Amino acid sequence: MGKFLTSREENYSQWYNELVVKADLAENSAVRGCMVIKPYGFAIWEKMKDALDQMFKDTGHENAYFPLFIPKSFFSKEAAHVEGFAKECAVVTHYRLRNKADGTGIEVDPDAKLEEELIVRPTSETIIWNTYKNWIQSYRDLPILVNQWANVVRWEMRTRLFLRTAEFLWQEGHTAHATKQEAIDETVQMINVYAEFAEKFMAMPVIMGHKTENERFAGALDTYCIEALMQDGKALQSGTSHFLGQNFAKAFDVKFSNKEGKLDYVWASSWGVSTRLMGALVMAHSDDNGLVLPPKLAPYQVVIVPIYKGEDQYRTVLEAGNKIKDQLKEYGISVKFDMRDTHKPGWKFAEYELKGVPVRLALGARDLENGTIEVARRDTLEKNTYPQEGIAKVVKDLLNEIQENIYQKAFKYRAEHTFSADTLEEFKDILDNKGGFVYAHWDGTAETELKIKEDTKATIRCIPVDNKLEEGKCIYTGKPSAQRVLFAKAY
RNA sequence: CGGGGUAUAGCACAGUCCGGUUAGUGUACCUGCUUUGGGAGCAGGGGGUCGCAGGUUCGAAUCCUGCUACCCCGACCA
Repeated sequence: MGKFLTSREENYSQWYNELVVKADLAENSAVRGCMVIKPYGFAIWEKMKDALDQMFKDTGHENAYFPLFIPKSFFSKEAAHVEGFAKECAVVTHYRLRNKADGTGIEVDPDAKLEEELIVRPTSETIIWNTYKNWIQSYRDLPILVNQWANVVRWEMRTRLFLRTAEFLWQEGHTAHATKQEAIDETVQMINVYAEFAEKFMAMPVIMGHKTENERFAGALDTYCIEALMQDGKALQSGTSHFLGQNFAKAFDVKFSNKEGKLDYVWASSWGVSTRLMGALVMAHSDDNGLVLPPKLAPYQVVIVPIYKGEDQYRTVLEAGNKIKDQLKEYGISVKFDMRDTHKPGWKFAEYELKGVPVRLALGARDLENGTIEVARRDTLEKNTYPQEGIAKVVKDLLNEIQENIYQKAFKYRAEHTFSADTLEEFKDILDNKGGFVYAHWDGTAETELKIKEDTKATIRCIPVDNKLEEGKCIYTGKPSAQRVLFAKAY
């Protein structure tokens, strides 16, 4: 086992790249930096999307859709925003092609130049706030609680499947409020939704906190994030929620009459998670045999592999397998019964391990004789034989146990890779030799943060929301500090 | 954008230095038989503008020139 995949120890990065491709999640496309998400990978994304969408709706949000293209001029209206995104924008300049005069192909028709270039959205604040201007006149029009599922484009220099691609899928919530406090509450509520999703569905523990000024979203007054620790000791930012203050309302002149009849600018939040969560999911739990999926997000939770010799056995195993499949379905378990005779059982075992199916049932002549079935769990690779009678209940309980177990495993890993450092030497030693999260004192200046990054490649992932105050000295400058912040090398 | 590298079958690669039969190996694919409780075995078979364009030569995957694409390191990366 494992010989089909580079091991994590051998080369973590290569392990990840191979796993994503071999487990049929995604592959590189003919377009630089853009991936094809394959059916199996997309099925996982759909599960994530469905769960998140329900959580958004449960917190009062509605879905809508805004254009892919944004007029260039919109971007310049919010100074920090344009500064943050300008270097990675794809731009549409023409609207027509024509045949080349020499007949060797087609070319952009120079006569079809757009009056104003269009930016392929890297995020939609500008087009949405330009729209909200028309939607909002009175406090009675507020709040607006809108989410959109969309694709965005950021022209990244170096890309990796799911973790950083030039085009990616995400959701972006954009809300408008009458008061500052309401917008802040919304921002906090949504980062909590993300944290709950990460922990309950992805089985991935996260640390919630504020970004420092350096790492903040371009145009935000405060950015909340959730940070997860991957198995190579690097942090992955998995979701962000921004309190935008009145910045975009001012940039797009979105005012409303409050109850006192006075005009005021609208308060805003925006929040998003992307297909990067797929990368997080892969790296959080998987092992050298392949993916390990949490039952709540697995495209199918159970696979039944038949084992048979000859036509007679084929028929009896098929019949028995279908009965078990039906039992499982009654318990709300998603099942795939793989009756293909084009692959052997051993091949299928390896295949479904690679694809991370949480539970595998093997059913053969031996089992039919004894009224039993073999149950293998992906997370621990343990195999046990149970009576067919009542198997659905056993599997249901096992799925819950697996969901819990992989969370605990990830939690334990994080606990074992979270450290405190009091000096720069100690700090570097941890990063170089152990990896993981490091809590350390910092003097609170952007300058020091940048110097630490230059020196150690570690960045401040966040200032945790539940942080205890503690007197100390900055590990870099020795200046006084009131609390430790969370450092790590990051993706 | 700087430094380095690569381009040969679906995929992974050898062959290139030192030009010379019909461009090869693994894997995948197709057919047949035997197999089926952890990625089966044997036999047979199909698949190539050797990245593109030009040049040198009796002869180019191989040498020369130009171009293009991709990869790695750095820079960049809410």
